[in-house]
Amino acid sequence: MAKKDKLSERQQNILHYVWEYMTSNSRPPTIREIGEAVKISSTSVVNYNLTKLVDKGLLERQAEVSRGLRLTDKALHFIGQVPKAVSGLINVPLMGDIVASEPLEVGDTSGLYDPIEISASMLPDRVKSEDLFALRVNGDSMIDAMVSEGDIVVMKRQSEARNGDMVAVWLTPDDTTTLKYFYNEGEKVRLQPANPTMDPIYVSPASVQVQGKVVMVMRQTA
Amino acid sequence: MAKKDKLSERQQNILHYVWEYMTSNSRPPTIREIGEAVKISSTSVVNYNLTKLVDKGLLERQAEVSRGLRLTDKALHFIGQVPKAVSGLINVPLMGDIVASEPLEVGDTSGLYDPIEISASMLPDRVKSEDLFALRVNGDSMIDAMVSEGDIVVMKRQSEARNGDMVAVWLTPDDTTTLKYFYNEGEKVRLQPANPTMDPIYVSPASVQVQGKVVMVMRQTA
DNA sequence: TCATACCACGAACAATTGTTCCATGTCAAA
DNA sequence: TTTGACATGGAACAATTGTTCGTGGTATGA
Repeated sequence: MAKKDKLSERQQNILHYVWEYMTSNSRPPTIREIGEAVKISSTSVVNYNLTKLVDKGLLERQAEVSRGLRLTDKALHFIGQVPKAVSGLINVPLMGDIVASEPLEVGDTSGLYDPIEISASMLPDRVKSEDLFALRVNGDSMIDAMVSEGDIVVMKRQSEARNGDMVAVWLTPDDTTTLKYFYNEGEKVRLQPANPTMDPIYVSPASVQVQGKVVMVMRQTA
Repeated sequence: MAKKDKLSERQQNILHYVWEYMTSNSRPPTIREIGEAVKISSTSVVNYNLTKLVDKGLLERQAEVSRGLRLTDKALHFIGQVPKAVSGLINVPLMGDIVASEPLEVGDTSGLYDPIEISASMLPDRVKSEDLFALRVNGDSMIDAMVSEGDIVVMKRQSEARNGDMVAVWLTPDDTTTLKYFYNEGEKVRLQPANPTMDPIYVSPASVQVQGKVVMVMRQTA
């Protein structure tokens, strides 16, 4: 880690230039190209600042390789304000499996699985990508929610639900997690399966713990 | 245009290698790297084949520039990969509704609906985006395929299926369209519902018309 | 057979490009 | 002021990398 994450103006310029160059040329620039663009006459100064950027975790370099540059995720985040906003893609971390017999695990399993990529245009406007996570359905336990084995459920972290939301709930009496449409009807909470041929169940509000709201379900079949 | 679009095996290898190298290193390879990967001892031979590829419109080169390579759309098409380099997003046209009582409509309804945006990384590598289209599920008729009303089915145009594929089939005796897993068992074709609690149906190969392969199913619940 | 086009090889050359060294400048703390 | 960390500049060097040239092989067709 660097002492301070503050970047000099030159380093910011370099970062921006590298980004622009790469997006338009689909290859990284050379040291001299950077120097010219950022008005640095000496290659050694460019080199110096590049190593600084590496220290700060914004850049990766491959020694002795021409154009051996690569922007890290951190750099993308730093540059484009929102790296995904540029491309319209949202990265949703795949946190693990969803099992009927356990509450949702929210442990930090980042890196364990490849993140899911979703087009921002496919999501409701209001969700923030930070609140999103994804789970893979494990067995056939979610059949009544029209969700089958291997499906990926994209969820939004929240502990309360509005009527009509599809949510993941933890039922304390049964010790089970299920996906259901949620309707609070005062006395009781009605949990409606997505499968129209199946009947709803009624439980007391105290025995329902909303774990998150289901934003999207996707199934890859090929 | 080149006299013949036929590529020598070496040229195909080069194309593949360049693509792989670029996707994993986010920069083009050098001539010598190509040579080593494709087992060409001389840089001039690599150079020779590169100019050939340029002539055939599969490659663009920038002279005197290290790693001055770029794959054209044609090349990506040739390799059989989705051109994800563009933005990572693929636009899939939403062609209309899928109804149980009709074959798939393939009419040109472009512009009628907003296209679906899918991350290329969520699709199998080999699909070409031109072959993809999407349909919205109309009623509850696809329940046995674990697909419910409003779901969006992304399909790949094709008239034949391999065993295990989930396909949309038109059953001529019943005059219905359904989504099923396809297994050709010689005498009969077994159509297996995605819902494991339901039984397969067996029909004669003559009475099945494969309309397309289901690549993905997505459901927006919020 | 000869001619021609196509493809391949190796080597040398020239340009590009990363690396290093030394000197200088700036600025804040001691 | 002096010190030291940090930043900059210029130049030379060394490695990487694109280019070119001469040679030779293998088909196909005249």
